[in-house]
Amino acid sequence: MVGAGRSGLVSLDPMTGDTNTSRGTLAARARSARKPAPGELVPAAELPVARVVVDSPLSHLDRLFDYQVSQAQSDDARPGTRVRVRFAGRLIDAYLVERVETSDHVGKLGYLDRVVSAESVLSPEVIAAARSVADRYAGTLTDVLRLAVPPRHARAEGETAGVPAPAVGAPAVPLSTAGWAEYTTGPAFLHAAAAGRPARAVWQARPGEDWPTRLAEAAAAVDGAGRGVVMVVPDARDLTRLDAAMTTVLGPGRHASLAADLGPAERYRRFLAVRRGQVRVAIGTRSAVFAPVRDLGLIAVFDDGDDLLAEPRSPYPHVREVAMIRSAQAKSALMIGGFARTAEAQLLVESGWAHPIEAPRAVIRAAAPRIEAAGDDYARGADSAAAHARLTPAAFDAARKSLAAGLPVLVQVPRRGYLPSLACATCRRPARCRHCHGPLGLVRGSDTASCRWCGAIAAPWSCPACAATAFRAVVSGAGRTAEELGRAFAGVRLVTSAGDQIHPTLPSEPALVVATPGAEPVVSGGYGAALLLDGGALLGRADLRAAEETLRRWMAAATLVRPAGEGGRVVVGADSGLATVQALVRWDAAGHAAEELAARRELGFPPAVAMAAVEGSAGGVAAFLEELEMPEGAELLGPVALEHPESGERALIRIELPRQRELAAALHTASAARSARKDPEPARVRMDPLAMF
DNA sequence: TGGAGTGCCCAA
DNA sequence: TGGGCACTCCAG
Repeated sequence: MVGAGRSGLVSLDPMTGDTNTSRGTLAARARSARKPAPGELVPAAELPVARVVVDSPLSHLDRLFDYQVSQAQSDDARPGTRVRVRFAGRLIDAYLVERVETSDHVGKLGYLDRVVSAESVLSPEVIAAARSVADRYAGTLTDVLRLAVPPRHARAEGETAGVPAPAVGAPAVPLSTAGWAEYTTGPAFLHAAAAGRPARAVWQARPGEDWPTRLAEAAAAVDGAGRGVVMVVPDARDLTRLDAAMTTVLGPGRHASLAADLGPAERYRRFLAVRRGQVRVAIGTRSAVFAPVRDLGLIAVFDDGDDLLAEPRSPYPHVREVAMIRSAQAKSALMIGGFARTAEAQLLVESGWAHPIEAPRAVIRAAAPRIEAAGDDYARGADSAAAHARLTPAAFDAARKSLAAGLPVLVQVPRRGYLPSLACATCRRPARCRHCHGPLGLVRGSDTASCRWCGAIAAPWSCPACAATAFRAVVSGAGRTAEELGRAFAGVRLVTSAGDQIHPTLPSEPALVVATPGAEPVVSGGYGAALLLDGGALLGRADLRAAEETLRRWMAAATLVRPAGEGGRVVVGADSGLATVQALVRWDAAGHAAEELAARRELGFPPAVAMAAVEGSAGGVAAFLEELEMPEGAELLGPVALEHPESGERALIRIELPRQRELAAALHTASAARSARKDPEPARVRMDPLAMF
């Protein structure tokens, strides 16, 4: 356990027979010697030292501190509990990470001020994962734990304290892989996961797939084998669907849904049910990836391309990465699923770390709607209502036939503000600033355009693609589109699902359903047609992930449409020659991701390389870089002013993938040094920055 | 919100 | 020159 202490003083502990340091000796003496005065603290007989992580944002304090545990605190002060400690003179919150026999600390240890609650909210597995996540993202353990544990609600602890035996029996459902039989390696994955093997898969759902039920079946397989399951989806709507599927497949009461909008009491209550092992299956949004299930057997993430899975709070971990870290440490199975595939998931497949689960072509063909590209050129010239509504003849025809067949039509439009509001009047490409490539908008109350980012006046303007000199306002936003479609299809019911007016489901009856990405209502039996508007503009966005994100949105809409055999049609408003359009037409997410990853390799972009961003005031970034000891082979880009120059500067640091941890460690060291010095000019560190241009 | 270290001032 | 006092910084 422990050798000679720093003082060189060694003794034999009479209680345990262990050799001990001078500190241990004192404790031993106090244990056996005179009767303590009333109120005097006596060190615990067993493991009298608590190692705690203090709740401080200072990164040089990102390590464990030792405190003494009194005999009276000993029973409550279990690993994973919340405690209060006197630190630098004041009382602060901390988590007790472990109990040990002796401390390496030279100097006297203070006692824990108090144990807030005997409830252990952190399992050793979650603490270890959080530590790795902090290391991976150059952040602190405290920051990660803040993401992992919901705020305490004392009443919720009390209420369920007396809950009897946890529900650890086998579920009523036998292992069924029928739903997965359409996928060549699907049943094999389920068997492996149920058998406790650390199988890792990237799953591409076939068109029209009932993915919540598939996930629930996978959960049932692992739950049935007596092991824990964690499943994460991007938003509350997805969670509602998964929740319902879990109840159907597993039966009631066998899982906990950790939604963020439950309110503090219920949220904490369910978290505790998971931690206490009363349920083995935890599902939820972003933060659920840290759910402390017992004996983790499977962790799954669905739709990992959704940017909601990127945590917006420091140290900005991505759910997919956290899931990978947890599954690797717990030796559990892992599944990254979705209709589309990210370049990151593709990298896992290509490196052999994960195996693909895909449906054979025949299955995809039978399930997919007919998908056609209508080109970028809207029906212009003709002064028809259809032209106003940005509909090509093909789109108009598909919508009309669907309505005639008594089926709803989905119209997917970009979110307001997602696209530049001005486009070339001739070729319809987004109008961009000559200087910074920012989006152009009209100067209020005039017909001259200026850049939304740098403010430069764009006059005279000419289209870099077709040299036209006139631009037009882009019809954008679900409201405007609905209005214009209403004119084109007089008498048809119009439904808008966007923003805070989202319809989770709609009946299968004729209607035009205008929805923004992620807000598409689900229709039982499927839509008769889907029109995907503004495709070319989506693809033209100056964003590293523009193509990947566009395919993800298109597939999310197209999967809600009936198969071609039942007349289902999808019309996408983009040029059929584009690789992304072809990938949609062929329903080939894997091929598209492979092309995407190859392109990023070529250009030296993530995930083919590791990247980090350092952001802050010009002085702060410069001071940080001064402090930073760049690992060998690291390449510094910038610093340059951010899009909005008043928000400071950003430097990017690029390094080959195998050295990503080295880079993170160097960044953490630099942060710690600056924080110890109380450097006044702040700089934020972000690994894998999502937006880089 | 405690204790140690530091620096300044003033009395001897 | 040394003691006392106020202030700052550390961090168990």
